[in-house]
Amino acid sequence: MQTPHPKISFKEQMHQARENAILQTTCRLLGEKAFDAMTMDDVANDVGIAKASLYKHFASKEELCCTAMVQILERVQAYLHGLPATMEPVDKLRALVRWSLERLISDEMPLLPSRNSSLRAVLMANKPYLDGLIAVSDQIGHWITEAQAQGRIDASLPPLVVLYTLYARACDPVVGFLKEGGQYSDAEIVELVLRTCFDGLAAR
Amino acid sequence: MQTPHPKISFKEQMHQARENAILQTTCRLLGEKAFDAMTMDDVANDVGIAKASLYKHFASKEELCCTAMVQILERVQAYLHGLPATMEPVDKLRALVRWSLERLISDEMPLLPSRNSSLRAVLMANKPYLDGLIAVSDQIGHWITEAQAQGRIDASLPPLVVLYTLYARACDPVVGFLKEGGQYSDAEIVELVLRTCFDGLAAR
DNA sequence: GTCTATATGACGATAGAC
DNA sequence: GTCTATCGTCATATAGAC
Repeated sequence: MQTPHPKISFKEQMHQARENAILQTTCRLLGEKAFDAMTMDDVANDVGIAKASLYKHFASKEELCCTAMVQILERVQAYLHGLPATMEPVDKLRALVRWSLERLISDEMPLLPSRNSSLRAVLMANKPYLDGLIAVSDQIGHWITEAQAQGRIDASLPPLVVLYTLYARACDPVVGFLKEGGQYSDAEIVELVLRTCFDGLAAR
Repeated sequence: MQTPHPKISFKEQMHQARENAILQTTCRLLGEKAFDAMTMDDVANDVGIAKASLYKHFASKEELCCTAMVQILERVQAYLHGLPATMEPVDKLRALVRWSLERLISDEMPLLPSRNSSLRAVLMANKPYLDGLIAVSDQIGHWITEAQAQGRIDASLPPLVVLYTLYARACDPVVGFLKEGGQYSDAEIVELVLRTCFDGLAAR
């Protein structure tokens, strides 16, 4: 693509940069609080623009949050695709949960919204989000059945149960509990939660 | 205590009965939706009284929900106290999580609010709730260390991590995911989630 | 103590000047 | 496209009649 009019291209760049700033702020705020608790004033103030300007970029609060979530899904897909092909399926699953826990602990939005119930309904009515979620779930689903065939994941658990459990642990509230306590480092918390997810509480 | 004026006693009974109805409705609604999403109109309409009457019983939405949560804590304490003394500590822990999952799956409020973030802040500022939570946590904490000493719970996990994990699993969102799918009975879902909690996803 | 009716404030969304 | 100022709506909480 050519840029015969640099000035227009510059304006578009500004526009894009602002839109990215809005989405980044949205991701952070949705990581900190629930969809209902996050207001459009919060987003506008944090980005440093007027609320009306926000509505020039996104037609509604729902559209803004859906776009942010679709972006997260795209990033996780890129991350999953970038995992070395030689990696064991079960280790890919661990890596996925770790990626999401690290986002969660740094107050960014994890793979799935952790503090939410009403956002869920909005997302489930959004085709781009659903498509992305299905793509990710398919990818994970393959690794689950492979890991079960290799005897690394409990083969007596239905794959769907494993998938849902991975999604749930990727935004495990235990992370927040432990972080509040303040006696473990972020890295320690991630490893502890990963262990409770894959190894369970019972002694082995 | 004597009741020289039966009529007053009757009035008090009515008052108490209405208050119980209010609390029961609150427990159900808080099991179905988040604190922010539940309105005082919802509660009043469901109980069948005017909203203003609600405020004669409870000074605020926060006070109402705190009272409901304290009642849950009292019930769980009664349940824990009623467990047979001969029961293994690890089985008492399982029973606790099962009790809460069964409440969760029947849309009553579980041991901890599952769909919430803003209610948490309210509860953490409420002394009666905190006292009850500490009492329950102490009881559970003893069982955890006993179970670890018996080699039934992974002794390399800090007891606090086990405690928080039990609380988190007691309102595990996987229950809701699986229930929506509709291919498992409530009892099956409870058992599956219990297994992922204590045995983990990895094969043993 | 219960009701109807309303005050108050927050939030999503928009109008209109620049 | 950005801003200030505002509308419409809904939820908490209360006033005041009965």
